[in-house]
Parts: sequence; structure tokens; C-alpha cells
Amino acid sequence: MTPSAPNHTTTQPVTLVDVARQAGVSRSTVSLVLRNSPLVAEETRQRVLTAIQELGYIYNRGAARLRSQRSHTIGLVITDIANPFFAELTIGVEATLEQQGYVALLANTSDTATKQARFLATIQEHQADGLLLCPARGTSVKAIKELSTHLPTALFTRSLPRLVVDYVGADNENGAEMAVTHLIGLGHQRIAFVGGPRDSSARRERLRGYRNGLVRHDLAVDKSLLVTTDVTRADGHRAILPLLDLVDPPTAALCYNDVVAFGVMLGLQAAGRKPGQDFAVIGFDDVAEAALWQPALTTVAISPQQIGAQAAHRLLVRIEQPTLEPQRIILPATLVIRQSCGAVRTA
Amino acid sequence: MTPSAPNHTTTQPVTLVDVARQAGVSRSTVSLVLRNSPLVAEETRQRVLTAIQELGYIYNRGAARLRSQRSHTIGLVITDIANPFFAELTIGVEATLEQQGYVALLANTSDTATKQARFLATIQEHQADGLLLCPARGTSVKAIKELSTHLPTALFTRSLPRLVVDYVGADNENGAEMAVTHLIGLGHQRIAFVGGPRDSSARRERLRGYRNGLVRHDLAVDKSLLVTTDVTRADGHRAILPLLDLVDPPTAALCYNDVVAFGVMLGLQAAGRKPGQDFAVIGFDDVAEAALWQPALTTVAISPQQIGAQAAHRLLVRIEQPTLEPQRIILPATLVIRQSCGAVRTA
DNA sequence: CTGAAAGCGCTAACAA
DNA sequence: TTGTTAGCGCTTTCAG
Repeated sequence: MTPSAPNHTTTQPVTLVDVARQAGVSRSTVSLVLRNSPLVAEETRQRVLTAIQELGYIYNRGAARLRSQRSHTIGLVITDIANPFFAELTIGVEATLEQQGYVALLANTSDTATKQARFLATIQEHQADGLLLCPARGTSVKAIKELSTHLPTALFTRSLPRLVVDYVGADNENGAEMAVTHLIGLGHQRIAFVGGPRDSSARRERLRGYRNGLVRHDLAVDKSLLVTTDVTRADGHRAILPLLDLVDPPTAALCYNDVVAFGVMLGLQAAGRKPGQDFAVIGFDDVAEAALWQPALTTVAISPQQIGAQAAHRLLVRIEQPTLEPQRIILPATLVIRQSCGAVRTA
Repeated sequence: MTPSAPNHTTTQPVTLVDVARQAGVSRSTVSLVLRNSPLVAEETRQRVLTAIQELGYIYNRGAARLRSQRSHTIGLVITDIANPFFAELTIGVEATLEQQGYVALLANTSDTATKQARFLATIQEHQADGLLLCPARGTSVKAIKELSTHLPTALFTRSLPRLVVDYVGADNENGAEMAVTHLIGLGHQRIAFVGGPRDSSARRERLRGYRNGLVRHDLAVDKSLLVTTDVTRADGHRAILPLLDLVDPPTAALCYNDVVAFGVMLGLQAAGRKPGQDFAVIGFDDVAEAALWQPALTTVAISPQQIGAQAAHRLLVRIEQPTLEPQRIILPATLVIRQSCGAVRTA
């Protein structure tokens, strides 16, 4: 309690009425100042600002929202914050929201539809102004469709079939095709596609690119080289081993994402193989770790921060103009060649 | 619009009054049902629940909070979500909050006091019921002290000098001492302490353990072996190089945390050294990646999820009983020996 | 540009 | 157990 500290009456919280009284103006004037309205005379405005300072007044958005139906809050629902891809994406989202005076209510669904449903209900109860969603596996499209009619919604990373809402993602198809083409150029003929949940749109797109790449080079698509998994390192590890035991085993793998690719590399090493030398591995995402592994991971780079930032931006625009035509924003993917595909000798 | 779908009048949102009318009870009864009060007769309760279903009513917490001064929201402020340590911690926090019907407003400060201050203001405007904070560098203790008098606050991972509030952290001092003792046992005499911001309490504690370990074995503390840094891989990388050029260089390094340790290992490799063979590296945290690096990182394990869960739990308890004596909860640390310290030959 | 009055959707006494 | 009456702190017309 320094003497210069604002005179905080701990018991009764200071309200806008107190500020109005102190400044000698009406409540609505204070309200206008609070929201940076240009309608207030500069001199009045200063008086109000001073009063706010003196009283240590804190704007009560809870009250404001009740009246204005705007919470300046959005729900951010992702499948796994422990995946660095989503961590970086979250940073992008947050930066954009912060700029515009919004905050995120965070939820981690662990890629399960039930947790997601529970959180979506919570989000609505808290009157979030919008929803940023990476749909979990088994998401009911119907439910999200319903939801998106009254709650501005933007999807990222994964889209949902027959659901026309804003979406921001990467060019998965092209990225995957570039990767496969690169592997084929390196002489590989038996290329596996490892990992990812079956109902992920991102996986479908990457798989399509993979197929296109093969077909374009007159290689057959062999179903025994396609594996679906959950999305952790352990899953990648587990998935690669049976592939090695095939009669005609693959010599390379394009993985659903980097995390799975890391698992695959570990699995290979556990089986006495040397990724980058006797087996080629390519990931997807270009997470920061990718460059740091031994061997460094060749991967299809997409920018998670940008995806997050764009999705957030798009959502805020939609909140302002709900009738806007939904947009599908696809950010480019590029192949980053490192050691794990065997194309480069050393660091 | 399936026929079975609830009859959603898109224009007028359904309120508690509508539910009351539909169920033929008063508003307060509905309110009680909404809050699971045991005072309502089971039969009435069912009628209300049915009405809620039929109307597709959504509980408006915004309105509830205005009256009850409870938002069921807490502010979660961390320094860097891209650090897997904080990502896991967040998971722990979230799990606990979810169980108790709370949601987190997330903020990533990038370890800067200004961003933190801005967010703290936002948190208050949004009437968060509590604050879970890992203080950024340069945090004004006075400001947080002031804040904590009206906002239930719990710190984690880093504490603040002369601030008596709930705190959950790891046994940094002991952990560091165990690590140093291990290195000394391995024959190292010149051991560096690398990384971490000077004003992090966690760093101070780890440094103290480091000193204790040396002193207890009659080794001198050499200030030229102590480096402060920011907390990214790049910082670790940068920090180790000058150390190698010393006239009497270190042969081992205890790092502020795993992320810095990864950087140190990369720096060593860039300098043509072999961590785990001609230089020993030990980290702190035991992030998931630690086990997967080549060489696998020896590190002091603390459980981020547990720290997060405990801190959240403690905060919720305090929200219920604000007069409780603040507690300082220290979770144990254990040394996990892998390859980077050279004590184990192979995987 | 400023003021007065009404009310957002809920909860908290209190009474019935 | 349920209903009645205020009113949380703000924004929003609408006048002045």
C-alpha cells in the first residue's frame, strides 16, 4: 500500500456509475469513452480517463456482454496441444486475437468426439462469439452444421464433408505429391503411407497426393502399404514394424505428419535399420524439432502459425459480417529436403 | 432440419423464462435445476429438463455471472506454449478445470512482462475467478501482489520473491544437486551451468542445487562456467560455444531445462564434439522428446502434468475459501539417466 | 455531444 | 419445495 497507489476500497467494487459521478458526467458518456467512441469531446474524455485511473476502475465485460451480446471471447478447440504443430498454431491464433481484443477459451479434445462435444456446450454457455475448431475424430458433422448456423465457426487443418464454413488449411494434396515424387526420383518404388486417423480430411488429402504421385509415375498403389494410426510417436513406432516384415517390404515411407515420422524413425532404429541410409522417411508439417533430429527429417513444410493466424482473422471477420460467403483458404506447402530421405549425405 | 431436431427459433434466443413457462414452473425453480440444487422435487426437475431439451435452451453463464459474481473461468498465463513443458502443464491444468466445470482463458506471454500485464488486465475485465500464473521475466512483484489481494492467484514453476501466494513447483534444488553429484561421480570436475533467465526463481533454485553439489565435493564454483540465456534451443546452442573456448573448458553441463539442453547438444555437434562421449549434458524437466534424442538426454524429471493439475486444484480450492493459508507445494524431482551424460553406453 | 430510462438473462433473498 | 421481487453493471435507444 504505497501512498501513490490508487485508493482501492476492497469491499465495494468500483462501477461505471462511480466513474461517472467522479468525472461529473453521465453513465452513457463513460460507456462511450470505454468503447473509444469518437462522439465524446476530448476534454470530457480526459476527465473520464482520469476518474478511471483515480478510482482503479475495471471495465466489466461480463455486464457489457449481457447487454451487447458480445463477449469478445472465442472458443479454440484443438486435438492435441502436446503436438508442437498445434502449439505453434495456437501461438498464431493468440497473436491475432490479442490484436483485436479477443481472448481464447482453450480446449484440448485429445481427438475424442465426446470431450469435444462437452466443450462445445461449455463454449456456448459462456457466450463465445465464435469457434475455431479442428474437428476431432468421429465428430458429428450434423452437430457442427447445426452449431455453425448460430455460432460463427471456422475450421482449420481438418475440414468436414458437406459442411460449408470458413476453412484454413494447407495444400496437403500437392505437398504429399511433391514428397512422393521426390522419393520416386530417388529410386524408391515401394513407398508406404504411414499414419493418421481414417476420418481426417487432412489424411485423405495427403493420401490423394500420394496416390497421384504414384500413378503419375506408373506405380501401383498397394493397399498393404497403407496404415492408419492415431497421432503420436508411439503410433508411428508401432506402425512401421509390420511393414518391414512384408514379403515385398517398402523402402520408404511418407508419414501423416512429423510426430508420426519421428515414431517411424525410432521404430526403424529399434529394428536395426538406419533411416536416411537404408530407409527413407518423409514427414509432414515441419515442426521445429524436425530439423534437429538425427537424421534431420525431410518433411513437407506448412506454416502452423500462419494457419492459426489466418483462421483467427477469418473468424473475426465473419463475426463482424455473418452473412459473408464462406471461404476456403489453402496455404502452400513446400518440400524441405534434409537427411532422413537419404538425398543429402551430411549435415 | 430433420423433423426430430429441436424446434429452433433462430431469431429469439430461448431464455430461462421460456423454459419456466414451458415446464409450468417459476423461473427460480428452473434456475435451481440448472445448478443441480437438491431442493427441487425429482418430478419437477424432470419436467424442467424435458422443457430444456424441447426448447434447445442454452444456459447463459454471462447473465449468471453478472448476478453471482462467478464466471467459472480462470486465466492461464504461461511464458511459452511452444515449450513442450508448458504444453504438458496446460494439459494437466485443463483436465482439472474441466472436471470442476471451469474453463481457461489462455495467454502466452512469450516471457515478456508487457504482454503479461496486458493480458492480466484483460483477464480481470473478463471477470476471471482466478489466475494461474507463471510469471514472465521482469514481472512487477508489486503489481502481482496487489492483484492477488482481489484475484485468487496461484503461481507455478516460478515463484516471486516476498509474495506469499499458493505456489506449485518442483524440487529444483535437490534435482540439480542430484544431477551435479552424478556428474562428479562420473569424474567431471569442470561443470558448467547453462541457461535460464536471471530472474527466474526456478533458475535460482537449480543454481543453488548445482552450487551445493559442487561445494559438498570440495569443488570450487567458477563464475565463468555460469551462463544466463533465454529459453529456446537457439539460446542453448549459442551459449555453449564460448564455453568450449575457455582456457580451462568444462567437460560437462547442467542445463536450465531440456530445451536449452537440446540446443547445447546441437551446439556441441556443430563444434565437432560428441555429447555423451566427449562432453556430458544433463537437462531439466524430462520432456517427452528427451528420451528420443540421439543421444537420449539424461535429465532431471519433474512432472509437468502434475504441476499443472495441482496448481489448478489448489486455485479452485482457494476460490472457494479465499482466506485459506497459502501453500507451497513442492513436487519431487528424480534423475533419469540416459546417454547424454556418458554414463550409459548404448540405447 | 450528453442525459434519462429501460432492460439484457440470470440469481438471491425472502415469503408462501 | 416453489414463487415473488429486486437488481447485478453495463449498453441502448431516444431526447435534449
